[in-house]
Amino acid sequence: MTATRTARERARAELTQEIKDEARRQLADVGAHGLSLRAVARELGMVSSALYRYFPSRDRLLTDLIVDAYNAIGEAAENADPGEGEPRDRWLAIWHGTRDWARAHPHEYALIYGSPIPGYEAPQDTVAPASRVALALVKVLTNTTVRAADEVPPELRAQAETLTKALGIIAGPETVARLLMAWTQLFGAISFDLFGQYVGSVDPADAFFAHSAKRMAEFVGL
Amino acid sequence: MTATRTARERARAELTQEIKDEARRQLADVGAHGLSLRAVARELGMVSSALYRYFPSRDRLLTDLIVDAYNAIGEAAENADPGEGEPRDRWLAIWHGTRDWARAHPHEYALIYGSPIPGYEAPQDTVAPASRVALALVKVLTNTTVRAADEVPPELRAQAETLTKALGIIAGPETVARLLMAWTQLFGAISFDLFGQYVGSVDPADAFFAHSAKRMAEFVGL
DNA sequence: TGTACATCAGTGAACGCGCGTTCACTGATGTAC
DNA sequence: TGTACATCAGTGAACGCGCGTTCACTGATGTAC
Repeated sequence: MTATRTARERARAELTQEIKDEARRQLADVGAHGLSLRAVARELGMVSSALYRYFPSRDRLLTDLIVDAYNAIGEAAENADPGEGEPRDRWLAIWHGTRDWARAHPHEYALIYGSPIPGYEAPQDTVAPASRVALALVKVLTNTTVRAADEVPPELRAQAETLTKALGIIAGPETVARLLMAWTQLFGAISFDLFGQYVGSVDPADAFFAHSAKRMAEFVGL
Repeated sequence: MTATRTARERARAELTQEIKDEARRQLADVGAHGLSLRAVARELGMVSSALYRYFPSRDRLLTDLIVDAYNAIGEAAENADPGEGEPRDRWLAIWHGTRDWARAHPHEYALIYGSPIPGYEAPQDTVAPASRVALALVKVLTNTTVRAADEVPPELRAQAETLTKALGIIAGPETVARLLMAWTQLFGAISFDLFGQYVGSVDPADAFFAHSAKRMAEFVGL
């Protein structure tokens, strides 16, 4: 009973996974907008209507892929962090771990950090997974020197304070601002690399990225 | 003769422009991948095949829109630069001018700085227009203190030297690296703002962006 | 353990739609003598 | 200046295609007694 029920559920879970895997594979060819349920079904040897047993709509499949991608890159960042040792080394490890995942999964990366898909409205489910990389960086900075906050304009200071309260961490506004800049730099560099903007300047971008990671470590006080 | 020929040519130029304008308008609704010649023609009260008098294919229309967008944001950056006065003020003006254009034209921005369009191969025509914003920033930095180059790894140093030679400017590798980081930061911040990644932290991002512009000015030595 | 019933997975046809591109054509605009 | 011809803009029908989603259905898998 329990055993057999588990068997059916397992079959269901496996096919759900296979559908997502095939959809991910097709993202590479056609992008998020071009992702087609019929094509996915065709490739899996099913009839297109059968997919509706697993996903109520194309948008729901897309949402799942997006959440999966955020979790995957977040996990890559977390796993890259040794969790102990010099904060600066942990910082660098997270930067490289994040970039490595992105380079290994460029189309999933584009799905979450590229242009928003028109007509697609991101549901609330994506918010938490989307912040995992940032939180991994925050974790390393805990107990870092709090900078003087003199030069931070009031609006930004207010936003920084709201943020530190929400995260339950102690950090001055300038530290928060610099962390957000570093976070922006990390994904800006990955995007420029993956989307071809460094062609003609620092392509391949490995050395430049490694250098940026170090400079931004110093920038946030590590 | 010359007058009448010019009249026909003017009509042609005007309609070409109207087609591009309508296409731009539709980018907002459907994105680059969803852009449809038929829909554009329909909106202009033409039959779809008539567009082929103006653009040999959908891809060619897209390419023109991309080139136009690069030129528009480049021009915005150049026009924001007062061209004289304190380099730091010029730098800040260019940053804000670039962001202002992007916020005014979010879908054109996404067209050029979002995820690459699958199946679309950017032709050579886009390379020069794509570098205008970066060049505007470079111009401000000319005659800035050259930093010690000790810590720049050899691959990056080589790339930096190739770049300075190609541009005909004098700048040490660390300066070049920092400039590329600032360039990355500028577009990283604009993209994160426009694509919704700052929701939950620094949204609206105006104060944060202004602060980043200043910090990056210092970072490159201004 | 065996049987009657309920649940679920997958089928196949259909609805209604939109797309890029080609092609033979009509009629207007421009050119050459 | 007036006429014959060439060029160009725009039409409308067609080709061949793919899409998301619904629906009535068959057959297999699981459940309750």
